[in-house]
Amino acid sequence: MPRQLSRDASRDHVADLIAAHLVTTGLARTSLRELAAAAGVSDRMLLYYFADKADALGAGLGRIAATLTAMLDAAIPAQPRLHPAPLIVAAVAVTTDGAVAPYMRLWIEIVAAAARGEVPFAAIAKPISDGFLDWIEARLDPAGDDDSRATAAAILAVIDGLALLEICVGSDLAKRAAGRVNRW
Amino acid sequence: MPRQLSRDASRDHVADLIAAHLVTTGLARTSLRELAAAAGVSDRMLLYYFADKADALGAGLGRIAATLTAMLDAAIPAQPRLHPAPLIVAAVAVTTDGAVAPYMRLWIEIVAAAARGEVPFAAIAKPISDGFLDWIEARLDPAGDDDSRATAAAILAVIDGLALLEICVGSDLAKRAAGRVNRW
DNA sequence: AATCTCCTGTAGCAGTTGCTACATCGATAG
DNA sequence: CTATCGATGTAGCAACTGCTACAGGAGATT
Repeated sequence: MPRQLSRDASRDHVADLIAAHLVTTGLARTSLRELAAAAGVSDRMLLYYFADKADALGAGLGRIAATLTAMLDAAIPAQPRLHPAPLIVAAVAVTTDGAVAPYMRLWIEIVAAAARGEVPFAAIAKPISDGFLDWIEARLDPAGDDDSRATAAAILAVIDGLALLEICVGSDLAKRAAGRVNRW
Repeated sequence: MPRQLSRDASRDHVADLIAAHLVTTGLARTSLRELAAAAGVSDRMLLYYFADKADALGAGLGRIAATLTAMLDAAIPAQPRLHPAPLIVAAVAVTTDGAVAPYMRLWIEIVAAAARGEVPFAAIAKPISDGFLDWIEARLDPAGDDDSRATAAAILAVIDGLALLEICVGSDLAKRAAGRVNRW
């Protein structure tokens, strides 16, 4: 039955194209018709591949989360374990990189949409942020830290905050601010 | 000419009600008709008081920025000047306060909307963030700091990052994270 | 009294939104 | 060869978007 395969394969491919579209344009252009156009199909077919708009968006965002995690893993290995300040420095160096920065910008938009209670984003923001915290905690030197989850959260706050800063004051000042973090 | 006064007074009042609506509901319900309903007028009259939707939103956001600045000023005086860590602790204590937290959440939404290039937000995010930076810089001990603007930006990043964290992982972990900031 | 200007309600327009009903085509199973 | 079923296009609906044309009413001016 090659038909069924065709539909699943198409859905996979469409999800990839939606992910690429989200990374490049953010959440600004996410109507059904625009998502469909970005994937090279009709809006009718998009709703044939996916149950509804939230399903299509969720599929694209899932790809993005996986890609971002893979990029972070590749950039910073799980060993050696680091203290907060050097881990922040390394992580910020990654997240402000040209290839990764669009993902962080998208991440900010997802959290804001989640804050508004928008359907697919509220459900997806929590697991992604939990994944971030796991990722940080696994790279954190546990010696003498009685609440490493909180330490990881503080580090995530700095990383996210610098990404936010880049949006509203520009990358120049954001980079200078990043250089201050380990000098407190 | 009491007529003209009536219109200006109404516009002021409507702007206040829009601001209150934005603080309580965020940017989720910002259609003309919903803004008008929140202000107790018809959408037709909203466009009589303001040039267009962006104008109405801008008026409401202007009130909000002024209110937030006033709350911050009242909570943390310009003297004495503080080092980064204690200033962060004091500022976070304010911004996670029940009355101020909705403003921070709204601020996150504004920055995200600005990242998407939405009309009124892109224009308003920059001056507000500059105001934040001025506010921080004015309270920062300048001794031995050759780039206090960058230091202020780093502090703003932490404050904003903790506000963001509160959205996606909840206030409990966010508070624990805030307690870690001055222990690095 | 007549007019004029400010104010405000009614109605609606053109565009976009998410989504769906229906028809069709082509391949495959019987 | 026919019937079935997956895949796809056409057309459209109801709701909502920002915004506007038009008319009328109330007070001020002359």
